Amino acid sequence: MSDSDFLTRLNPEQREAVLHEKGPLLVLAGAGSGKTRVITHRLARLVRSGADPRGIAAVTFTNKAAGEMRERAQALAGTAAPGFFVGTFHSWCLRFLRRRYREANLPPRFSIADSSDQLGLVKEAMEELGISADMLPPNSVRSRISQAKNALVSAERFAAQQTDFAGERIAQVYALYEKKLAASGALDFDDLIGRSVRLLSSSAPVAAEERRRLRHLLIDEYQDTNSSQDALVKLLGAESESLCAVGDEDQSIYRWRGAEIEHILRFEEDFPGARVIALEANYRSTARILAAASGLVSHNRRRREKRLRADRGDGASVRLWRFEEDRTEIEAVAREVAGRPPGEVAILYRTNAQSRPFEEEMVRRRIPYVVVGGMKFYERAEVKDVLAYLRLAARPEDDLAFRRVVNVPARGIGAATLDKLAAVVRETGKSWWEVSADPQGVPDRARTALARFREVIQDLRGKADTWTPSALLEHLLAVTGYGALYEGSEDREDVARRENIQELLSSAREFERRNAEGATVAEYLDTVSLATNEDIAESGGAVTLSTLHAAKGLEFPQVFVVGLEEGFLPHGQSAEDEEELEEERRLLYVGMTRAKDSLTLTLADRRLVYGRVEPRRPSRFVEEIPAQALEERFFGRPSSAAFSPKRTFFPAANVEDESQEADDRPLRRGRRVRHPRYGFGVILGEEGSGEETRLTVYFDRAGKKKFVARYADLTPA
DNA sequence: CTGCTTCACCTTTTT
DNA sequence: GGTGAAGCAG
Repeated sequence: MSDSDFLTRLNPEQREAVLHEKGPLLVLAGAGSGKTRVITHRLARLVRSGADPRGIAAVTFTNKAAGEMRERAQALAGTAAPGFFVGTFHSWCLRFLRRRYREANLPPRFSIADSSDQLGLVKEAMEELGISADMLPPNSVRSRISQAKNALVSAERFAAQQTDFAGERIAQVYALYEKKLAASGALDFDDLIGRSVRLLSSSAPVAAEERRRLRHLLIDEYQDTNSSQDALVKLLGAESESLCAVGDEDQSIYRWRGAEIEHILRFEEDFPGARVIALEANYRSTARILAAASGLVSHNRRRREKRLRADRGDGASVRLWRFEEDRTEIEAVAREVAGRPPGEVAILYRTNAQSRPFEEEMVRRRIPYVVVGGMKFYERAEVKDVLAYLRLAARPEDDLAFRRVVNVPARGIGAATLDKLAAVVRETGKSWWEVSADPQGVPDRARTALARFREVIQDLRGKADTWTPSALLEHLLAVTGYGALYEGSEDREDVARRENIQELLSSAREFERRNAEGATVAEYLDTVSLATNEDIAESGGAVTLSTLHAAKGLEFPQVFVVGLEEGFLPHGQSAEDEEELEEERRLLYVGMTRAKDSLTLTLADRRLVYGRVEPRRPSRFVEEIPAQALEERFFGRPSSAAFSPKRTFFPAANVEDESQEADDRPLRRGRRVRHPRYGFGVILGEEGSGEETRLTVYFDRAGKKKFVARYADLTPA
């Protein structure tokens, strides 16, 4: 592709952003405005115009986004091995800290603690401090610690800031947590950024050298940067030849993780003389979809005023479907989906738990689907266990890994033994590995078991630097006995575990194929430590089920946003605080703007929540969507006072079963009935026939009940 | 020490 | 409804 071809595929604003030469640049990229196109073209253009690729870094938030960006930029740059960095904040920092572990005062092969490791350490620390989990939920302590780290607040400073009892206790946990993490030679996710910032700001020579290396910096999703990431960008980008930040505050959805919308709103103050380019042409959605989404998000106060232009036709109205109960919602959505190419459809929801009924319905109808995010491969116990062995192979002093698998599979090293070791570890400050070499006061049986375990690990250690990851994995499955743990079992869970272990093996082989040179065990461990869900699931020919968060950056011809009710959207935890409410609104905005041709919003008046039927109210956001862009339908019989008479009325029977023939029995599906005790209700389903017939009835007040028709005192209403 | 059962708990979003 | 901790029998 020639340079002129390359640029003609861009609109004037995009072109300007791609060609911008020196100094800070902020690209305000509205939804669907070709953001990725700008970043990839900019990368390619830098390479084509002769910049040293090793001095270019593009930073994104997810591995998936990074992979996509790398591929597209490579193709555009026309080089097989481009040499520039494309990756997440965390992966950039990990490389940096590996390179600089001495200056950063870190152990040479430090490992990475994920959030469940974090939680484990928090629980342990709380127990040692005698803080009960009833008083302070460990998970909220973990998140407080994480927040502090994201804001670059150390344990000491955090302690100094606390005024109340709970705060002081959290500060104690924070301090002990840090101690334990350090003892285990591990960094948590937040540390990867925090320690990088600390090193860059405390060591002038290191900072100078890094700045000399990094000439061009691109940051994607700038609206989602937290304080430590923002600090990192400032440290690295302040003097670089070009610093290009791309983002859209309307799509900021990670406040709970420390993201601050201020960073993008304040960019021009932080980087004086910054050029600002707004991309306002939306190439993705039809005009009505865009109008609905824009109208909604305009209710937010903390944002720049902007006007997105639809580049496509008007399209169909946004459909708002309201149902009497969740069952009908799920069936109606599934039926609509059944008529489409599955790969073109996405069903989006607020919380992971909402996916299940849709999954079941997809299975029932044999519609292929993928769940994005859902259960995370690398967080499954068996995967973590196997990787813990691999970590021990790389560094036996890895306390977290040691404790995870020292007795998995069971080898007779029980709680009593581990308590004794733990005490010695605490007193001496040595690692578990060291302490286990000469365990004091431990019965002979456990002693021999420990010795045997150590032999196994030592064997692995001897191979870790020379063997390939997959070979070592296979070997360790054999010698640790872990491979045999789930062998020969027909149990569904065990079969799944075996498959996951196989999957891990093939992912290791895949890693080796992709990195012919650097496919060491250590490199592999780094990669999997930062890998999360997405890298596994590939859609294509399947309906996508996803949380609103995980859908960011994706697009689909047809989108359903389901469960648009108070409690879900805004989420119950986020309905109070004004800022959180704005974030919930943005979340819906992000979901709506994923749709290209068709967007359907659904809600139900009654829903099964935690196993109980609960009355639901429509989300307040529904009212904020401009009515002209909406086409409302009500499926079923109105049950609440909130029912608006204007709305189109569709009897429930319509959604229940499309293929039912004319049928005038008084007690059939969809009919209103009356029960002396439960009052009025509607028949949801029939099972069996004749005298055996059983009816499921949903009562307005009493919820779902089942009856044998012959005995139940049901009368048509 | 192990493996099973039961019970109480909590339920937002993720690198 | 699912998970993790606690309790109990072998």
